[in-house]
Amino acid sequence: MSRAHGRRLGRAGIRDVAAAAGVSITTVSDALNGKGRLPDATRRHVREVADRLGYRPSAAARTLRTGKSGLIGLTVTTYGEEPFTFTEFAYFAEMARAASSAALARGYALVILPGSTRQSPYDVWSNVALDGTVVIDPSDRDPVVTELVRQGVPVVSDGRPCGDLPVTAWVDNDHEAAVTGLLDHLAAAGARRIGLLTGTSTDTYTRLSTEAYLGWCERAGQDPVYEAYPAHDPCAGAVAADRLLARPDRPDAVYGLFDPNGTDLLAAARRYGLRVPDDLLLVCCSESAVYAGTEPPITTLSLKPGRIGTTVVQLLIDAIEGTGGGRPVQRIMPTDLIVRTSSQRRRRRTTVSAPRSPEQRGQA
Amino acid sequence: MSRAHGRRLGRAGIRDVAAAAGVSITTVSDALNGKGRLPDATRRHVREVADRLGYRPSAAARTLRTGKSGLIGLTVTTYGEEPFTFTEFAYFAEMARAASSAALARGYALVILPGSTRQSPYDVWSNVALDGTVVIDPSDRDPVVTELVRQGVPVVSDGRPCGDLPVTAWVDNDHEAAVTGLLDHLAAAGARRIGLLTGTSTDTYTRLSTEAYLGWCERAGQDPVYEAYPAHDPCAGAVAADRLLARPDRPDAVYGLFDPNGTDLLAAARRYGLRVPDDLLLVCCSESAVYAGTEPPITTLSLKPGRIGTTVVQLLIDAIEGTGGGRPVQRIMPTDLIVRTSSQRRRRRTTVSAPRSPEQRGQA
DNA sequence: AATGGGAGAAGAGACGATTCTGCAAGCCGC
DNA sequence: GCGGCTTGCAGAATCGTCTCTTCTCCCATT
Repeated sequence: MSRAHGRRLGRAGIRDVAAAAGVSITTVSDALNGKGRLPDATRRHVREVADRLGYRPSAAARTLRTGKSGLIGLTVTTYGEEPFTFTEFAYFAEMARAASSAALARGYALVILPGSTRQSPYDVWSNVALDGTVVIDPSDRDPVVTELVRQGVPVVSDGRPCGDLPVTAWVDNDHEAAVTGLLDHLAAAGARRIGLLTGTSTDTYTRLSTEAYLGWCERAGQDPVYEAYPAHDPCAGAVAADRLLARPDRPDAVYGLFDPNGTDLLAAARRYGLRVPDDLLLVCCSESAVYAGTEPPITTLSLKPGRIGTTVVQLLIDAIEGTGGGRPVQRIMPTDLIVRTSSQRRRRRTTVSAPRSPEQRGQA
Repeated sequence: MSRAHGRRLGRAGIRDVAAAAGVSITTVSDALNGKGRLPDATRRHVREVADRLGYRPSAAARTLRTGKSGLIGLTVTTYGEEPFTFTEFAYFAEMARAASSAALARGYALVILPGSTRQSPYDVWSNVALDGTVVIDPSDRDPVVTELVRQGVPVVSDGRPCGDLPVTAWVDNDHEAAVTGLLDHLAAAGARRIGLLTGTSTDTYTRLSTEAYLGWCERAGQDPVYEAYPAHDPCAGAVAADRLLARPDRPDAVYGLFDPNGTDLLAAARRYGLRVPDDLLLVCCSESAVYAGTEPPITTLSLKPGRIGTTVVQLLIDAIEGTGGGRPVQRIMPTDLIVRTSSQRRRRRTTVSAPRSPEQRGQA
């Protein structure tokens, strides 16, 4: 069929706009994209006609021609078939939210893609044109990452990549400083023997945090007291917390590396009749607001996933647009210790029931 | 330049595969896509060569040709410039997680897109080729939805659409049944006057829930006792909770429509010296696990966002692939009342502070 | 022997935009 | 008045894939 202008259903093409405006395709493209040398009158006219016809350029055609899709992949390593891990849900959710915001602000959209499972996710990956990808906690020799880098697609990781994974850039917290600072805080609150609840997996977060703990212990002249458990198992945490408090060399303060450790440890402390913070100081790493409302409120270390997400996306887009300078970049982000009752040695005796104040009545 | 085989940087095209395998482009395409009439030997050979060259078909070209991108948009209405609303974060996160899983399982990927703000998000929308879109709680005459439907893109909404928004299908909870059941539960626990903490906005969730409450009150012969506040304001909830408990006709049970209402009401109750559940029964609608750990644990109504997300995506993909039958579909999903201490009248006497005579007068 | 038909493979457009190149005017200085 | 410059626009190639159509064998049937 050489008669190509069959007035297809609904959607107007650039040809239709050109015909309706009495100009060439080139002129329409230039007018709409602010390129070329055109008088404002022509530009306005073309825009007007395009609006009237409800013209939307085909994203696929544009992507094919320009090689840029405006799409950024977002991947998390998965332990089951679910794309988010149970224990880190709050972290991921906040990180993804911030990343999405940052991407949209610069004209990109985020595509949620499965991590590198051994299943069959390759179709989905090669079915979408990506300008770049964010990977959260890539594993050692992640095949997807390797493949993407080979194709020249920029990859920025949240979390220092293990091994020699050739990512374009990465962002991570200063886990060393975070753990050291937190242990100092506990020591200042009177802790003599600080325990650690850690994980058995080999990701960088677990590894760096544990190493920082061991280093601190050595410097402080304290014997390490820790229990490790498979962090992706939602039940194992409570058991490990119990084990830690059942030890003969029971610690008088504990730091838990994972989000649920706070409640796990609190429950374990209750079982052993330990009062928090009087008999046991508690800190855990968490993004959840739960710990502001527990009894007592628990001090948490926040990794500030929002800031991480924003930074990761900024670096990625810089790399995509060539703004970044081309050299591999790594960015270390600070953490936030939110100090609550559980890590403060008996400040004042808080009365259990709140004092009734009739003055609280604001509304008349 | 007719010399088109410039051995571009890295990426092999279908032409390169054809040349390397000594066959035509057609044969390569057919071999890799399982189409055409080819002997297995040829198919294998082509696949082998393609693998060796690390060939990945161009998603953009395929999309342009076939008209299918394998991409599904996900939109939430925004109140600020953030893509998620504060009060409904947990709901959105879980819904998006489930939707993403369901989409990936059927070979589609989710693209996170901004809701219809008056800002300038049109670029992003028209820069991505979508096979369909999920919208969460679309507003009355959402321009993006209208535009998409006009272009023939299927749109499925989470939440019954207001007005006559022409969505392809929608999924929602049975809010009427949920609220009625919950109020019955409170009444059975001994509540005589049940109050409501609701919102001022006009979305269907707020509207349907409030109407269900009013209807129940009428049937039960109880005067409605409620306070409404702008739900998107994170501070207003606490104030409204306070107002509700300060009323002369103070309710002896309250249902809060929004996630933070539980803690807001709990705090307000403490300020007025009301014990939960002895003096005040509490239920709020929330997806957060916080309420299992509060003192006391609070009964929550879960909207089961995971089920909603899965269903929405299934319906959308059915519509995209023409599996659904073509007629508009609406699906009503059940909710889950998770009963905890806060809505159970004095099971056993917990030894707290002695019961104080409730000053029912309140207002001086 | 001629024909029909099926298997195997190749040719040649689309798909819908971007963009490089080129062409016709108009205007300037000399 | 003429060459060279800018301005305003059009032609046509190209991006990489899918797919409709065609073409050639080759064997079995009539």
